[in-house]
Order: sequence, then C-alpha cells, then structure tokens
Amino acid sequence: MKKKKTTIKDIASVLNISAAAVSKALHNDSRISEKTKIAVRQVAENLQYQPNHLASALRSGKSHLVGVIVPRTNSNFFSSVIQNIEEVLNKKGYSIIITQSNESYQKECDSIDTLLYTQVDGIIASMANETVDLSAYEKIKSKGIPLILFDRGENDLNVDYIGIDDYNSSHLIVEHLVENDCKRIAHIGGYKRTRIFNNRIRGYIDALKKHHLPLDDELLTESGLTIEDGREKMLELLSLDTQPDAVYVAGDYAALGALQVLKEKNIRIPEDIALVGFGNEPFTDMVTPRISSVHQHSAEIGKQAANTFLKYVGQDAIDQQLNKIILNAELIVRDSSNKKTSL
Amino acid sequence: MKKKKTTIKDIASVLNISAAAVSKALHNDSRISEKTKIAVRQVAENLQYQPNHLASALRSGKSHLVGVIVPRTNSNFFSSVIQNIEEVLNKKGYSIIITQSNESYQKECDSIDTLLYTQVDGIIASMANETVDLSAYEKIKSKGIPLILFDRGENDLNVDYIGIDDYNSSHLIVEHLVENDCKRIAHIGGYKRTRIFNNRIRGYIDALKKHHLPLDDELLTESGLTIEDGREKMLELLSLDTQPDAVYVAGDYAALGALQVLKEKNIRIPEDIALVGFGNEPFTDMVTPRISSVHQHSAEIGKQAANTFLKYVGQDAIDQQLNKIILNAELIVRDSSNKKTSL
DNA sequence: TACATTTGTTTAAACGTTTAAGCAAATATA
DNA sequence: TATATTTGCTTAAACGTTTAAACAAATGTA
Repeated sequence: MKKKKTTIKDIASVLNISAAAVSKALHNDSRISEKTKIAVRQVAENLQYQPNHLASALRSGKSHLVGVIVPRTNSNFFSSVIQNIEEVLNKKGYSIIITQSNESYQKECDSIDTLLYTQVDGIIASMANETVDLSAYEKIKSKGIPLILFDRGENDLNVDYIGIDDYNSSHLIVEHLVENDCKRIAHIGGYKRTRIFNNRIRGYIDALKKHHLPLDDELLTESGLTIEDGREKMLELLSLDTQPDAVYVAGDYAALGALQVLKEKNIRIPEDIALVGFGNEPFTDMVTPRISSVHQHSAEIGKQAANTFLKYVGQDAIDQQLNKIILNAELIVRDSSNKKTSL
Repeated sequence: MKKKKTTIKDIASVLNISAAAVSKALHNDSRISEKTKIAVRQVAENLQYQPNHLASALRSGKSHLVGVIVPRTNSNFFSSVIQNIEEVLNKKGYSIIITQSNESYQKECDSIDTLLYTQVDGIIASMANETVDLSAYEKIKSKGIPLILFDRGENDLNVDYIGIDDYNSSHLIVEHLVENDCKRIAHIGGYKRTRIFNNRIRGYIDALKKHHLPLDDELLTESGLTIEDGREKMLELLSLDTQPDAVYVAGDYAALGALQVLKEKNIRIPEDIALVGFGNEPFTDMVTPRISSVHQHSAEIGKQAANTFLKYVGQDAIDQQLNKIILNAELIVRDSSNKKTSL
C-alpha cells in the first residue's frame, strides 16, 4: 500500500549514471549531453518522477513559496489582489501561502511566525487595522527576506509599497460632489492612525478648502468602517442641526450601512443627500440606488506587488528602501451621487 | 549583511552537547533530562532560534502543509470555509496553501501538481464547475495523501465529503413557495453534471410532484449561474406564454441577475413573481427587495473538513472510503418570497 | 557482588536534492 | 606533436533536521 516515491536516484540507477547527472539533466545544464537529457526525461516520465520540493528547497535555500497576509479574503478587493499575485508568481514557479489576519494584530503576528517558519522566500502583506507595533514586520526584514506592502502600508518600515493615491481620490470625490451642487459634504472616515484613511481625510479637508466649503468638525468622523459603523455615523449626521447634503464614506461596507439608514428615513438619494463609497465592491453596483465608489485597481496592485517581489529574487543582499508605487484611482459615478442624470 | 540563521547545531555547540540531544530536548523527549531541556530552551531563546521547517519536513516526510483548492475565494461561502479550515488546522500546527481554480479544469490540474510538488500532507478541495475528468484527483489518492472534498464533490472518488443536503434544500424552498400560494415554480439551475446542482434539480422535481404542481420542461433551465446567466434565463422565463409565479435560482449571483431583470420590467416581487436564491451571500440581504436564500453552514463545513483531514494524520496507510457528512441547510426567508408579511 | 534495567546522551545515517570540485576523454590550438 | 580547452560526467559534501542504534553511567535487583 505504501507508495514509494521515485527519486532522482531511481532514474540514475536505471540509466547507470550518477544522481548529479540526472539533477543537472533535469535542470537543462549545459554540461550535460543532449542524448543524456533526452534519456533522463524519458525515464523520469516513465517512472512518474515528481521532484521533491522540500529537498531542493532545503539544499538551495529557496522555498519558492511566498507568503501573503491580508486582513480578510472575502472582500472583492483583496481576493482580486491575491488572484493576480498568484497568477504572476505561479508563472515564475512560485506558490503562495495565504493567511488572513482578520484585522487582528495577534493573528497577524502568528501568521508572520508561521510564514517565517515555513521558510517563505518573501512576504506580501496588507496590514491589519489594529496594527501599530511594527516589530513583527521588522522581524521579516531582519531575516533578510523581501517584504512588500500594499494598500495598508507604513512608511516607517522602509520597504516597497503599492497602493492608490488616497489623497487625490478624496479630491476627485469632493470635486464630483461639488459639481453636483453639494455644499455641505460630510466624511465618514476610517481611523486616522491607518495611513490610507489618514490620507483620505487629509484629501477631504484640503479639497474642501480648495472649494471654499465649510470645514465643520461635526461633519468629519472616524470609525472601523463596518456596516454597523456606517449606520451609526449616518444617524449621527442626520441628528445634526444642519444636515449635510452629501456624505463621502471611506469604505463601501460602511457606505452600505449609511444607505440603509437613508432609505429607512425616506431621505432621497442623491437629491437630499448624495452618497459616495470607496472600494468599488461588487454590491455597490447591485443595491438600489447603486452607490458611486472608487475603483482601486486591485488587479494592477496584485501584479505590481508580485513583480516587485520578483525583482528581489536572486539578489543575495536584500536592501529594501521606501519605494512607493502609487496608482491613480478611478471614481465610478453611479446613481447615489449623480443628480444630473437622475433628475 | 547576510543573516546567518541559528540552527540546532549552534545551540548544541554552545552547550557542548550533540545536535540530536538539542532536537530531542526541543521535542520534549522523555529521555532528556529536565536540566538539559531548560538549558536548551534558554539558549534557543537567546539565539533567536527558529526551526527550519524544510529540514524537518524533509526528514520526517511530513510537511505540515495542507492544500486547499477552491473555485474562487471572493465568495462569502468559500472564504468562510477557508477561514474555518485555517483556524482548526493552525491550532494543530498546520498551515494551508490556498489555490483558486477559477472554475477552470486546467487551472485545477496545475494547482494539484503544484500542491503535490510542494509535498502537502493532504488536500481539501471543492471541484471546479468544468471538471468531469477525475484523473487529477485520482493522482492525489495514488500518492497516498488524504483528499477531502466539500460542497462540489464526486461520489466516484470514494473519499470523504462534507456538504449540505441539496436535495432537501430544494424541498424546503418549494414548500415555502407553496405556502406563499405559488403555483407555477420555475428553477434556474446549475449544470446537471455537477452533483450538487443535480441534487437541487432532483429535489425541485420531486418536491413539485409531492405538491402536485405542474412539472413543465420550460420552467427548468441549466446554466453556469453567473449574474449574466441569471438575467438571460429570467428573460427567457418571462417570454413564456404562461409566466411562472415563482423562481428558485440555484445560486445567489444568478438570483441577483434575475432580480435586476424583474425590477427593470417593473414586475412586483414577490407579489407577481417570488424569488429565492441559494448560498446566502451577504448581498442577498443588501439589495431591494432582500432575497430569500439558503444558508450553507460554511463555517461548519470548514471545521468538519479540517477535522476530517486531521483524522488521517499519523495513519501511514490511508484507506479512504466514500464517507459523506451531510449538514442540514437553512432557508432564510426574506422579502423576495415572503408574501405574507410584505402585503 | 554480579547482573539487569533505566537514564541520558552520542553517533551516524538518512531524507532528496544541489553544487563545487575533480577528472578523463574528446576536441581545439599552436 | 604537445598542450590547452571543452565536454560530459562523477564524487562527495552540504542543507538542517530526525531517529534508530549504540553506549556509558547511574540506579535497581537478587
């Protein structure tokens, strides 16, 4: 019953050559004759030889495994990024190990330990909301393996980063709302300690200034951007003495919560209050009214992240710098903020 | 710059004992004195020793890696299953490698090869829609590593399977629709060659018979269950001489497509046509009207799949049988099919 | 006291590769 | 022809563990 696996030695003994020759033949070494190579490939085929990854990884010091850490996989953004990372890396002979932090710092640390223990050749990560202590990530760097961050990054780590221009996205949104005659624009933002949300907030503030709109403290809130957070913050905004006429939400799930509240209160969207989300999750195009949102080029981010990792392979001294690739995000205008066509 | 990793030998030489003793101490072998164990642990800590997974995996023949193959990760069902698999397995010292088949048979074969090459200790998979040829899966079995299927399975492989009772779910749905005075129930189904969809179709047919409802060929369709498929099939149903008064769609994405068409045509839901989906994707609760759907107990499926794998660890002769764990699904009734409260 | 058992360790081989170094034969160079 | 270079392979060590076998010392047994 016990299946004996064919090894390089089995092939060698069939052909009466050394195991080393077989190894080289399989790697198409120039010092092996074409005749031998053909014979080796033939026998390998016959014996259903499957190289043992562990052995070669151990010997060569390269596992050909890349760890990917994301807050969760069930958002369209992350799953699309992952899919593209995988696509690019598979072509180069790498497999990826995906772990989810569930936005928990502790789980993130565990993931990092697991990945290091598994001897991955690199780690591509998007940080958990909770994470402020960077020591776990410093540990990755200290092991000398490349660390690539995307979406949720941190300048202080001085590594490669791929993301979108959050600051500018806020400008796009505010400009769009201004064009739709909105005069009092609120922002349901993420926590300022997370860089991307901070950038969105800064962009929101600067864009308001640029358009000479009132910058009112009560119009600017921070939260974890869950559906429930969206509902709560929207209710708060509605209870103000002067309600906003537009709400820019820094995440689609929270935008959905806000939308639910508006519908429950029979507030017309976008006529009474215009709504814009962020992330372009598929459901923004499915609900009524459809929610305007920002497309983050997830596919492109995934590809760039993978390619950035590949840049480092073969390099023995990894010397990473803060190197940011910032993609332009795209505002997808839908019913929830488009007064012009909806009238 | 080059980081030299601490090995078991480094610890050994510090303490002037053999590497074997260190290994045993770290594994809490009963033949090592408590004194030595403490010393070893201390030095390991000081030198920041991280065991080399590759080496131990190679030597012991156990990689402590489990492969997971899913059609895609960006559905709530699969990502929840994965999350629970990971949770259970991590606790037992296993990491998971996730690969997506994208419903493609070719990609699935590649994934299997990659996983086998990576020397995973087991594979947990949900088959691609396209897959009919089982040889790639037979290959897994022939390597003597456990194969656990969930959701999309196949009896002929004679391995463990975890899924919900699709046949009975159809009964639940039809009964619910009958209770809501529906007399002409259509089914937008998946491809019959996929077992779960076949079961849903059989359940639909038998339930109709049971309630003495007309079983009309034109009311029963097959497709890939994408949003677009849902739209298309719904349009077909609407063009019939006698339209249905209820539509049971075997997947939520297709149900969403159907919903869009109904809304575009100003057909009242559920009064004119009641709608039920399958999978309980989060968006079913977000759209208007909210779509009734079947909750598949993804978390439970994930846990059971992981535990089923764990059952096999330590066993040297893996002898798998067709062993099905069938969970009861739950119908979540929402606006799209609930005439009673919506009136 | 003599022998058996237990305790705590060492030795050495093994897992399946890769790769540096070596070497003989074939071919090129002068 | 003598020497240098290239070609095609072999040898042997290494990667960092685990583990079977061996063994010395300590302890127990009769």
